[in-house]
Amino acid sequence: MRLGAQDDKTTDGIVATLEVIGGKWKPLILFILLHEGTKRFGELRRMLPLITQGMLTNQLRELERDGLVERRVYQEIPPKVEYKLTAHGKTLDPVLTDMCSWGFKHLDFMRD
Amino acid sequence: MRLGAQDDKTTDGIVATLEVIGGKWKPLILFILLHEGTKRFGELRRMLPLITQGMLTNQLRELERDGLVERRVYQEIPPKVEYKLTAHGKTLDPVLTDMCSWGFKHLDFMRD
DNA sequence: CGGGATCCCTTACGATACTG
DNA sequence: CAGTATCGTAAGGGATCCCG
Repeated sequence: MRLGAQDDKTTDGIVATLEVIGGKWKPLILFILLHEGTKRFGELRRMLPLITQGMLTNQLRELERDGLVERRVYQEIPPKVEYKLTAHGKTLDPVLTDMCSWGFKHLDFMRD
Repeated sequence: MRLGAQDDKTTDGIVATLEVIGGKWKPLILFILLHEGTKRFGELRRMLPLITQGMLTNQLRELERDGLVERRVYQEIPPKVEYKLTAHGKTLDPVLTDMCSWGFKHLDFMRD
């Protein structure tokens, strides 16, 4: 993304982070995998009743492409696919936790 | 935003944070105001050569609505308007810093 | 100088149907 | 079971012109 400021460098990191976790369902998916470990596709789907299959696949693919999620396919009939965070994915924990707590403070702030 | 998981509560904070700083130019604007203090509209515009006036106004209005930025109008001819972070806006500092450093680690990670 | 109003385009998001 | 393919919609972002 071209931002055009003299010292893009400062915010390039934030932009990169946003591009990775900015998707509508991504924080939720990451949180689930972070706290519940390995999950099958169908399990994730059941935990996210409002997501469509297409979107779940899409978001998981992007998270995989970005190296945060590992996809493991078992060659069986019926198919079985498991998802879990990579080591790199787990390093997001403090960031997510920070954003989470600030967000709650913000919600409180806006209520007044 | 309705997400539909059983325990939305956990990620509501992150979603709230994303809604506040998720705009394309917002992290950049926040960073500038955070590190350079008060800025006039025209100054911000010059520091962001690629943004249009419309978008700058739009993003600043949303940041103001969300209580992060204070807008101060001087009743003069020609008009003069200054923007700066509110006390609440400044509390974003650690979050932005965290996201920034993780983003850089991520960029390094993806390079290999 | 610092906007507002309008129109347009791309992208993210989503519903539905079908498949190895 | 875990997807793909296709199509449609809504929102974010942007260009341009006008105004107090």
